[in-house]
Amino acid sequence: MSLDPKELRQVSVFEHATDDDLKLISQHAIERSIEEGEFFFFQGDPAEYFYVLISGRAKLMQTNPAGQQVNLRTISEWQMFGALGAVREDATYPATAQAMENSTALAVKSDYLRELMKTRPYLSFDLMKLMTTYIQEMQERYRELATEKVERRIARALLRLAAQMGTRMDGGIELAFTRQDLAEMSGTTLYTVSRVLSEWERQGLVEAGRERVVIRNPHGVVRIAEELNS
Amino acid sequence: MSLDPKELRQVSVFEHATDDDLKLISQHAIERSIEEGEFFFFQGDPAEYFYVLISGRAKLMQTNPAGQQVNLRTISEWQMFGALGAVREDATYPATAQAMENSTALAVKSDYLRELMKTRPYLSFDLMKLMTTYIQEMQERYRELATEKVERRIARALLRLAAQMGTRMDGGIELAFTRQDLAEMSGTTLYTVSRVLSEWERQGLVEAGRERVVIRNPHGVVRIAEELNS
DNA sequence: CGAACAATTGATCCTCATCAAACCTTGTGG
DNA sequence: CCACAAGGTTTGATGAGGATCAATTGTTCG
Repeated sequence: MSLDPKELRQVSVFEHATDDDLKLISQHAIERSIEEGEFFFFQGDPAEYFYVLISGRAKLMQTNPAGQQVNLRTISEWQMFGALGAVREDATYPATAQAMENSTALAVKSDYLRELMKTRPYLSFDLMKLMTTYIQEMQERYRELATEKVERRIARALLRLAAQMGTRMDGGIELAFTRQDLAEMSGTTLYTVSRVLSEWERQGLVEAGRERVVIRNPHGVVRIAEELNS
Repeated sequence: MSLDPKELRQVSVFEHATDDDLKLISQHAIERSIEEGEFFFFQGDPAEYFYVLISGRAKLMQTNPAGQQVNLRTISEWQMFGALGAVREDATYPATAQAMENSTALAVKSDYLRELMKTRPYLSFDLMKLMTTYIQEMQERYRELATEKVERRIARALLRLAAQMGTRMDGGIELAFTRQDLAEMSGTTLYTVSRVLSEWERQGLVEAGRERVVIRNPHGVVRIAEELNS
């Protein structure tokens, strides 16, 4: 239908897929469009589908019993999500996926992915590679959270976001996130994020606006993220 | 040599391996014995080998530039470690592996594992399954660290350890860890761990000794770990 | 224009980290 | 076999870093 199967090659896990495989996958997929704030799936739901985001933006988050959230990952176009559950038969999603803008994604039955993997070694292998990057990133963030001060964690979060979804502008890199989002990504509160950004703005490192941060001096932010002193 | 290849089937990733595969692997492996406190590898080293712990106990940890450590995982017998690096060609170890007791491990060239995976789909698949559990656990611990208070994090750490390496005793589950170890596992300091354990001992939940904690009332610890109130 | 939502800022408080000192436990060597 | 050294543990005192609460000020959009 509207989607050319070959587009799927932009998904890192399908990089080595044959055209035929891509066609097969797209034939087994359904499109799901969702509005900002709505959910693709909730933590604990049975993981019947995995998704590929085609347009928009989403986030993966975990909620604790008291309702506090952490943001595990931000998903941009052509990224896969919900694949963890796809690997193990019985599984449920370990996180909740919420759209940050109106988004559409391709949903493919997890069973089908498992089926494919049995005869396509490249698939398991590439998916595994992707998972190693997730593990490494989570390990790093875990260490950060355990050992680094807030200011530095916020700096790191900004830099990660800049690398993944920053849009280059005249005189800076623009990021579209609320203070709350940033707080959930760096393990703090929106108040602290606000204070830190205000201070940085005074120093000319960033420019802060509503649902928007422009990194004016990336080097300066890197310095905060890396500096050896406490 | 001294090791019967079939022993390797205790390694979760080799569960579905044929006897021949196990023999091949063991032929490509060398044994490395290491004393308490010594290292199998350091974060940043080129990941030439992956390991299977045969005896003893080890821990995987990350260190930040200032030298503070976090404990990512405790490795007990027949667990694989250092496999993350094995997946991607060029890779370096993302963590440091240190022996907590005199230990011996089987070391297998990463190249060889990659080679095997090309023709053994079950291998990639099982390794991937294992990785999904790591991701899930790290995600959970990350959320805990971001949202829960110290006391609860320590309770969780104890319960995780009890499940993985606790030895059942008359009237409790024994764990052999220093306060420092527990602190690195729950993202706090040895002082806080000591205080919390002392308090729990007063309440009869645990019995604390030198490099030793006995969980006397597991249910009580679970209550602390789960209780909804802050 | 007004409602809804995001952000800022100040005041306050609480949890833990930090530092210091003393205490235990274990193993070792004289 | 005792004494001592080394390393693990406890406990108190102190303070800093952020969380929390409350009130106000933008900003956006229907």
